[in-house]
Amino acid sequence: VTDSTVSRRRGDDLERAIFEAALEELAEVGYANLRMEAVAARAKAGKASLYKRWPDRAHLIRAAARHKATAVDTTFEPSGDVRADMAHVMRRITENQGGPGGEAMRGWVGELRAPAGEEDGEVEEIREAIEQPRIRVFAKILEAGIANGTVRPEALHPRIVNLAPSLLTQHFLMKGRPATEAVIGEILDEIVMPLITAHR
Amino acid sequence: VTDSTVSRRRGDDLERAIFEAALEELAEVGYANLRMEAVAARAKAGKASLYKRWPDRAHLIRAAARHKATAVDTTFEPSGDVRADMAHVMRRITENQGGPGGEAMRGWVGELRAPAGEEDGEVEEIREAIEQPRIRVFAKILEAGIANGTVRPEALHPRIVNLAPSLLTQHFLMKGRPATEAVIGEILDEIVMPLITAHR
Amino acid sequence: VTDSTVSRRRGDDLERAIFEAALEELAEVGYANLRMEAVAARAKAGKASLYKRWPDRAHLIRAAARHKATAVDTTFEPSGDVRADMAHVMRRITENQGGPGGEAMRGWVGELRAPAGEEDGEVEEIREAIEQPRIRVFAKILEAGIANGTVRPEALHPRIVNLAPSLLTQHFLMKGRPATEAVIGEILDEIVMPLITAHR
Amino acid sequence: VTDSTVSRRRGDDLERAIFEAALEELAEVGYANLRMEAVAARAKAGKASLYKRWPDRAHLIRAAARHKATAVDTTFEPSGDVRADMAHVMRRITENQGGPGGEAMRGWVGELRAPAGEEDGEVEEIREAIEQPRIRVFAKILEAGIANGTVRPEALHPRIVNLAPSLLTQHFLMKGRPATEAVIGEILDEIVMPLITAHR
DNA sequence: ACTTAATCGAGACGGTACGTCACGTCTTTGC
DNA sequence: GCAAAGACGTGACGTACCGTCTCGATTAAGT
Repeated sequence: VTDSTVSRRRGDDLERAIFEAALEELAEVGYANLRMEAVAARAKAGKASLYKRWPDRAHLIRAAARHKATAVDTTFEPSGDVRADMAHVMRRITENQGGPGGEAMRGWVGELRAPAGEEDGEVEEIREAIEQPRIRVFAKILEAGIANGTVRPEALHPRIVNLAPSLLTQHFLMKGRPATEAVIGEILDEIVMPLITAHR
Repeated sequence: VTDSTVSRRRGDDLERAIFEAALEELAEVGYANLRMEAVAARAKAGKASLYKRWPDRAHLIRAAARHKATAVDTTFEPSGDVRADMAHVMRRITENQGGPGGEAMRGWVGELRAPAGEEDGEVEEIREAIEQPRIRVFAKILEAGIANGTVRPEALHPRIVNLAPSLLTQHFLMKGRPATEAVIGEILDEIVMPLITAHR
Repeated sequence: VTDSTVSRRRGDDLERAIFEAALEELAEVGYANLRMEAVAARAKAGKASLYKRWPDRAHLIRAAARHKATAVDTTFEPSGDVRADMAHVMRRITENQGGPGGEAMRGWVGELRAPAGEEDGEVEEIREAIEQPRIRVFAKILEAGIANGTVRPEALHPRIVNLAPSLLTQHFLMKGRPATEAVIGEILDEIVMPLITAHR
Repeated sequence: VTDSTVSRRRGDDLERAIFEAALEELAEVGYANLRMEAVAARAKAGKASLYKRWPDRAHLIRAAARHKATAVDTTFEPSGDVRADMAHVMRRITENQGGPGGEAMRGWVGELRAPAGEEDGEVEEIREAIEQPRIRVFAKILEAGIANGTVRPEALHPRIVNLAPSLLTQHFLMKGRPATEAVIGEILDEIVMPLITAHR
């Protein structure tokens, strides 16, 4: 089984290597300064191997971000302490924003451009992929709160469920860096908790 | 006898023409596809005249956006009907996002990249320039509401004052187009109004 | 079985095309008005393909001239009639000066600038490449003349061998066009022939 | 009539200053690297003052060269020793070639481009301005030689009179630097003297 | 086991836009 | 009323990447 040479990668192996290279570049230089040639070089791949799989930088980065996101967000089991659970998940979101995932999102946002009237399936799909997992987790947390009477039932409205992540996103995009712990606290105490708390 | 012949320098005239060209390009092709050469050509200016004033595309667009924003945001006099006043201002914001100003912001966000620890004065300055006018207007609206008893005094917390604009921004950036009237209504009815309304 | 499929690299084909484009431009607009972009466009090549091979206009033109000169100067077999042989070769030189080769030399001369003390290998090399073939041919002619007694042996001094070409060069450079037949005749009858003829 | 300050130069004063600046630039960087802006800056003049007088670099340099040449070449009284006289004048020519005058000529040659058929008055005029003074001096020398019997009368043919300067020019242009003393000696001993010497 | 076809790394290529430089014109300002 | 200063439109410069293509070398699959 002694593999002699540094054999040439193909298929999924290669794809993984490219993703990793892309994410590293993303973390180092940011989306705006990311060069396809740099990704190819870092992955020790030919440029053609990149363009064979994705038509442009945007698609590559989207795929790379999806690749990383998969199997990470996943599960979270609410404790019943709504504020603590939310804070915990929000912290995880900000951590992600600090890495290549955040940089990927920034790039995606920068190139976004939805024509006024039409629908753009791709944009919707990606936004859903970003938001849905968060919504699911926050909905679970809120349901637990409703179950133990600390959260009013109307709080399950989608816009409220998505409120905390939305504010984190807005903060990250406008400030260029993820929200700090203090900001998370303020968002929860001034906005989210007052809005969802059940008043006896 | 105040002579009005302030005799504008050639420079200012030219600058204005470049700004207009830049904003038109921005509206037509978006920040990601904006070319300095296209701006120069549309303004019937040489590229050197652009680079003499701004070191790169980002600075040019920022200056152009500032140029337009000046003297536009202007004033707004609250009527006392908090929800209606807010809806009115929010509509104005979305209208602005639909034009070159929105495109300029998208581009700014896309290239934003704040190093973890340090402070970036420029970023802060621009963000303030965007947020401050909105905050002032919303604060005025809320104060009017507090005055007539429809808004609870704690709503003057900055994060709450800035809440509606933040959600509009987040919507615009993530969806690629400004919020619709329906979205404005939902934001107000599900989130902002419940949070600020004074409970007798 | 000598396989002729030497499988020319893409590079050489391209290089040839660039040389031809350069020489055509040279003939049409002259060295002083030659633009790298025009050469690239005429050769249907990218500018980078030019700059990858030659650092500047001067090097490109030198290479193009060398390329053309190769395998052209060729051979000349003296007839023994010294004056007729010289006139023939001089005519060939003026014909060459009328084409891109002459224009290349004019450009080379125009940019030439040898520092007082130092030696400039490149300059020497090119000058030798221009002069040596001519010297060889004229030496051959003179030797034939010496052999049949019409030329005095001392005429083989390098400065005399190179005299006719030198005067053609001087004429071409100072007048901007090659010497005419009449000028060739005068040079031979008034200067060269009197100088080399053997006096019995 | 006491002119007070270092008043602004005009007319001839200014022209002289520009010429001097041009010649200095010429000597320092050579014709190919001479910039109008540099000449203007060195002369502490506006570019408009240059372009008002000469339509382009070529004309400016030609005028500057003429300016310097005037009142310099002038007179030379032959001693009767033909070889010595010629060597003396040739030395003066090479000295001139080593300065800005030579650089001006190099530039002129480099931009020269006479269309095949037509006549170009300007080119002829300048060439004459360069050659005529030399021809006059050499003719004077030869006449003195003819008078004392050391030179054969046929040597007064224009092409022979102009032979030595032509060879100096050719040397200068092709080598990039003026002929040395040794070269002058060779030209005289191998070519010019044998050709003009009267054989008893 | 031995072709055979696909896939890879490397990087040359035709392009486009970059940001710079000098041109020759034109306007402003000061003497 | 002309000269200096220098801003301006223009266009070529030489560079950096783009996305496509070609070239052998490598490797997995089919015989």
